[in-house]
Amino acid sequence: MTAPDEMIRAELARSAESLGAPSPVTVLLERPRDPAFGDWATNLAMTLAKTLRRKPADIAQDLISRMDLARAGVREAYVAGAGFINFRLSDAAAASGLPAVLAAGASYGRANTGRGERVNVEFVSANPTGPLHVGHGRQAALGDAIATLLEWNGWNVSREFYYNDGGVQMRNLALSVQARIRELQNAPFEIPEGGYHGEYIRDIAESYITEHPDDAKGDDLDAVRRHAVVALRREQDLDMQAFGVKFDTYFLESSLYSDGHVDDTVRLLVSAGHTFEEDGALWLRTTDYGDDKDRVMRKSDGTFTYFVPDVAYHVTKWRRGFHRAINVQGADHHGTVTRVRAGLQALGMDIPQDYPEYELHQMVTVMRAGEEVKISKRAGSYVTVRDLVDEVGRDAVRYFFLMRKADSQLVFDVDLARAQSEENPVYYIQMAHARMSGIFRVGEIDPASLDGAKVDLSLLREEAERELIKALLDFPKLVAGAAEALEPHRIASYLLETARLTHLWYHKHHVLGEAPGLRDARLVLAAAARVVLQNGLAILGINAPERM
RNA sequence: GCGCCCGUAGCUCAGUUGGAUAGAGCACCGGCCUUCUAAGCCGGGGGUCGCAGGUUCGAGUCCUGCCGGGCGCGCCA
Repeated sequence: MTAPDEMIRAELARSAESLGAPSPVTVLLERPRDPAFGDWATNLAMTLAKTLRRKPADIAQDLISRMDLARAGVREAYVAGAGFINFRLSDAAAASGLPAVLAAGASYGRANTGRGERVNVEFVSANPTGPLHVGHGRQAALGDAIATLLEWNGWNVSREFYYNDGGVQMRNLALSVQARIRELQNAPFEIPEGGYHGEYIRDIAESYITEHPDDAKGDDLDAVRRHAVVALRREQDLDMQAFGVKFDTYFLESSLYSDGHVDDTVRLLVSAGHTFEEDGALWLRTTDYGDDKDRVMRKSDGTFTYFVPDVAYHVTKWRRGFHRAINVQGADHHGTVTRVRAGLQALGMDIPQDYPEYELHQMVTVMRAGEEVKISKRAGSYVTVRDLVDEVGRDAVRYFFLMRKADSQLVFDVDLARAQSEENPVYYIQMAHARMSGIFRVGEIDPASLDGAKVDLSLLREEAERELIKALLDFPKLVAGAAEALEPHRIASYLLETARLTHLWYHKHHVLGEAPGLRDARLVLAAAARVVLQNGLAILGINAPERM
């Protein structure tokens, strides 16, 4: 059965063409902000006013009179405001989409716009130099939700974690651990300039001594480095595990050197003719591709700047078959966007100009006891992802990070998050789901046994029911829009609103104990609400408990 | 100085890609538990959408210029 909005759209287009509007007519149909304005509204008459050279209100009236309203399930249509047409659906038409919600169940809201094409979503990508902090938490929640959103739209998603384990910071890490080893052995020690002071460095030093009795002073700096990286990667894995995030691929920057990809990339850039030598260094003419200044690739001391492996890395993404790649990063990485893209363009490999896509999120500031906690790995003062999960719970932390758009800065007040855990919005949403589940538990009814097509849904005519139905039926469009814009926060806002409508309906109207016809219709609505809340929470990586 | 992001209720933030009288949560005030979970519901106060222009039937949303905040601008990563 065709959905009412599609029918209205078709009728409007037909009507507009009969009035002399040039074909094809594109009809924008939207939900009015105020439910008093009906179920659907269109501004078509206003957009046609210019070409038809008539007043919007007159066009609107003619559009209505030439429509087959009954065919579209419309009970009432009228002109309002500056020329809007408002449509109110019949009770039967308004609820006609519900059986499909039940039929689709856990896959309601899925679409196939990605047609199974592969997309690489890279996020977190921390240096293995310390535990993951709140900023990484935001990125993990964001990246994972974006990945899931794309999956829901038919993309074949690969979640990737890139370890920057190649630069001088690895040497600083090794030297820092070495210093602590010597401290533990009561030998003279010194934390190097730019070294790491966190408590975890001492833990790593201790485990090194235990596991390397033959090198108790940590003289083998390379062994110390390997040991530290392994330990920190394990810690970071545990952080992500606590957060419920799983990666398909862990890509090591160091492998780009050992596999020769860095050298290959440099060679390709040189032969493509976009490089030059100056002051003993090798430069890439990134200004040819929109950068504000040219960039050094190989320093005069022979080592590479970080941006060369970055380009080499993205070449591997492209070559691994990801013709779409999304990088979720902090806004402080903004400067690299132009450079990486410029590098890829300079290679002349027919990689699109906007490859890879970037989803940059603003910084997270952490407040504790009314004061900002300066995040500094070197000083060792920061809040880790695991601290947060332990204190506030995984679901609440995820929701907290996802409820606002990536573009806005985020103040994470640790005390508030903990104090609010009883009144956190996520519990409100989960509670709505638990209540819907409770109806079936108490009534001893299996929601899967419901066949919406066999129930008279036109009995759902209360205002609270009609509002809830509208929200539930909008879900697929919302998921599609959120995926296209890479904005999971839309799901978060939507869930809060839909939970509100669910609570409101639940409070006002009963299900069990009503006459069989009405009861069955309301059971269908309750089951549909349950499905939508469950699916929305699943996209955000949040549990939907049956009872609380 | 240049580039990117942000500026909406006391606080934290939404605002469906330009629509109608700008919303939610928290906080504050007042009501509601014999009925499927009160982690809930109902009611109330609270706004120069940073400022000034522009685009048009119509601007919180688009353009320009200011003001304020964040981030970046290295032969650091």
